[in-house]
Amino acid sequence: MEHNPEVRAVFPRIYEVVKQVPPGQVTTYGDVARIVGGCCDARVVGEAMAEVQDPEVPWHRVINAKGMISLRGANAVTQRRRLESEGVAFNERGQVSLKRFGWHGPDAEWAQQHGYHMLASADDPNQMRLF
DNA sequence: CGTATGACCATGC
DNA sequence: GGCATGGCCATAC
Repeated sequence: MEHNPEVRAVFPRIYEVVKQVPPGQVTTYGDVARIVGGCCDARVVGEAMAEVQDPEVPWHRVINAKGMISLRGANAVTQRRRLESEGVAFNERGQVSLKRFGWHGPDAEWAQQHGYHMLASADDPNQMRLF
């Protein structure tokens, strides 16, 4: 799919953030969107994930806010198998505990080097956001 | 233009 | 806790 330049420009940032999610942990579309900031919401992150080319981008570690895989069919099976091989557990309803496996943003060092900064927030004091 | 559809989410009941 | 609604951004007809 084609996108306007403003949105396409943010895709690399989305990929850079997703690359920071370590094995055995997961994040959500909405969290990635908030970290990247700018003209980026959860749907755009989903769009970016659908077009990943770089094999170093761990797209399988991005799930929805309910802790569930948003894909269907064979792709969903692939995503779940990859996560389980990293130690991520699913309950009987196919749900991951974000409490246990959730990733809460890049470390401060990486953030500083890539032009992000800490932004105090009532909900999550450690939430990062773009300048 | 309005409408439908997405690897989405917060809110309210 | 499930379900509906509206909002979000973008695309296709």
